[in-house]
Amino acid sequence: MFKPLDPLLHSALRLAIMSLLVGVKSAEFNYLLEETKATRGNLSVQITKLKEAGYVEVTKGFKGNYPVTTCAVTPKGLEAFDTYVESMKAYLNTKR
Amino acid sequence: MFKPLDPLLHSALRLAIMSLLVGVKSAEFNYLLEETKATRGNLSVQITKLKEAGYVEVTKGFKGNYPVTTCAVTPKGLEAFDTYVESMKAYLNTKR
DNA sequence: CTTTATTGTTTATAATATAAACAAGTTTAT
DNA sequence: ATAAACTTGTTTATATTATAAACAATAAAG
Repeated sequence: MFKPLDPLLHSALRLAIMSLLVGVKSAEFNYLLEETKATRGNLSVQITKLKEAGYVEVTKGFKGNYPVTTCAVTPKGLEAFDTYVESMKAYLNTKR
Repeated sequence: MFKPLDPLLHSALRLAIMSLLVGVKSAEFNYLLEETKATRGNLSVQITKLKEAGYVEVTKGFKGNYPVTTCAVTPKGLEAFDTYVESMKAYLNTKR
């Protein structure tokens, strides 16, 4: 009935990041920052965790002279996200 | 876009408890225990938190000679649950 | 009567989220 | 040129939270 929820995705910020990434080819750090309204520190930490789990790929580059971090979801991340969504549905009890 | 998620409900076990309770008039401790597969200690702690928040009403009684704890969702709890469900939908990105 | 089972609660520990402090370089102003 | 302020993130420290382990109180069974 209630399947366990991937703890890595069961976090509002990480889930928001993934939710944004699954819809696009890639997204820059500042874009994720604006969309999620997170602090830079928190965003950095959560992106790193998603990267270490192999859920997102992180590319460091430059935009003009400033460093820019670009993120993209991996196939593994996409699968984990889809599984999370399916599991979560059972908790939301829509059949009322 | 991403509304904050009620931290009290953003917990797999508490969400499962609420999900079960919103569908019934009331439920006993052991029923929740079986459905959620939680440990007694964890279940006890989480029910207490939901009670302190005013999300569930807890009634102590007896079933035969054994004590039995019965839980029911309150109107406040129901509203919080519905709000959580609506907020969560934005994170699940179903429009892909 | 004492051992085992039932029904929970309390406490202790490990994990997590988040903000605050820091770092490395860039642009602007003087 | 050089100091001040801005950009883009990272690292560290703290507070919260989840969870399991230990405890308690009564009841049934041997």
